[in-house]
Amino acid sequence: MSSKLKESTIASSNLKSRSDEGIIVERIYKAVMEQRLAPKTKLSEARLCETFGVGRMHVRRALLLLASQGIIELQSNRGAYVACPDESEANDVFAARMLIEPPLVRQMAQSPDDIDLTLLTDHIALEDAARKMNERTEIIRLSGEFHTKLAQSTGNKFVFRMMRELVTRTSLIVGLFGSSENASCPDDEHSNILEAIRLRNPELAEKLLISHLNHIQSGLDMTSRQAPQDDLAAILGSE
Amino acid sequence: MSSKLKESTIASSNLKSRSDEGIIVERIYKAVMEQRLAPKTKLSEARLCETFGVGRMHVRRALLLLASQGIIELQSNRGAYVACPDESEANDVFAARMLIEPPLVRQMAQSPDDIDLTLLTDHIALEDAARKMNERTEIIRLSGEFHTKLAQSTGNKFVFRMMRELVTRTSLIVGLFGSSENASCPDDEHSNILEAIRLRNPELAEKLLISHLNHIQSGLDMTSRQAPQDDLAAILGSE
DNA sequence: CAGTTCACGATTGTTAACAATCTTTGTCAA
DNA sequence: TTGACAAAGATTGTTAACAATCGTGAACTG
Repeated sequence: MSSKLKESTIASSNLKSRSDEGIIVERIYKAVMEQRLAPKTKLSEARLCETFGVGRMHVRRALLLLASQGIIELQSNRGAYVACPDESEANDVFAARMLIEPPLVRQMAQSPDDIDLTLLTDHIALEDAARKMNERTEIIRLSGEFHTKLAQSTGNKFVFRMMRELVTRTSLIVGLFGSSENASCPDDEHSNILEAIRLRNPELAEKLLISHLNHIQSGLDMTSRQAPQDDLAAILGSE
Repeated sequence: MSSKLKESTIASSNLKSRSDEGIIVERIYKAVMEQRLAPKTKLSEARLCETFGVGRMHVRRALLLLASQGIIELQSNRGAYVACPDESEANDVFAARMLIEPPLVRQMAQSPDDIDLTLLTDHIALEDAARKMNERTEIIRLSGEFHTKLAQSTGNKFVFRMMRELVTRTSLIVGLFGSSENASCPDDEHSNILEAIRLRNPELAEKLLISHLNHIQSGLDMTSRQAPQDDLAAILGSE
């Protein structure tokens, strides 16, 4: 791996803040990560235009980008809807994560000096803080972002992007099929993994991560569902 | 892993043939995979409009999609250019492939029955045929696509997309830094890997793949470069 | 002759009006 | 009441004109 990754814009991947589009993409991405935007929710162009105060062109470009990342789905002549993964897709997401993340943490634990560990320690501090304050949406988002930052800390742009896509999709899946308790990762598993990396123990790090992923997946109930919402302005509005 | 992946549209990823955009994206993607479109080549909107006989809107949407896949780069007010990876990006690409592909083939070799091996055997036949006919561009493209199909045969959409992005980028890198001999993968390494999978020999499959990737990477010369071209119509025109 | 400035042409970015499609609602008949 | 049909309204898709920006080359100045 090589150069440290720019911290700044987590959401808009490679296209930096292409001003308008970038803001819209980032906001919607964040809302999905925090499970405030439920799957199947309709994102109408007009609504987004007034919410963000931009022209229809920017909204449409943003929607195209979100669709290319699999965060929303574009239906011809029918509009854009938040993606709604089914059981088969959920299995694929976890299978893909099982393929990538174990070798990733194993490698990180083999040479933790090449890696920006402060990113991760800082992050765990944020997670703890959010847990203490009981900030639900914050906890959910940070819980997912830990895994993203795991990849980001390697400084490899491609690994980062892959993980980000998988984590985002996981967030949708947990929102759909997860019971309310396990919406976030359990308290200490993240810090245990980080500790194993810091101690240069690849086998332990890998084992902890695998059981962590299994833990998340086994907490899903593939029968339950949840309704879409439509008060976009309230959800995407401030901050 | 689970459901077999739709074979059809390799290029346009998840958005199915969104008619116009899809065709443009696919053509340019293919031209890049065959190293007919050199890095830094400018893709002007007007030129693409007349080449494909579509309106500017479709061209712009296609360019946005290609940029989101990292195949081209959009410069504000200056147009679209075929991506030009540097040495650091090249290292990242190979590092990412080293992370993903070994576990992938290892897993495939562990349970080759879950997998669509005909896709791969057919592909190797195509490669052999192209080699016998000495069709340069065809050989180059198929050489890369073998790795894409490796991922595709698992039926996992996400693994497929990740590999496709990495392979595309690899094609750009080999076009930039590779000597003309090693533009394609050596003749039999692909079929050896497939054979190891078929024989349920995970260690061998993984070892062969690792040395295959090393072989590709070590054939690069990070000093040489190559000039952009500008006869788009000729390159993207027919078929 | 070298370097700078300015104006023109070419290219990209944006907007708004128009066209096509879908959804809803209201009416009518069985 | 239920179902089918049709018209109106709302939403998305497309186009073409306009605005803004950039690159180029000619003219000018030192």
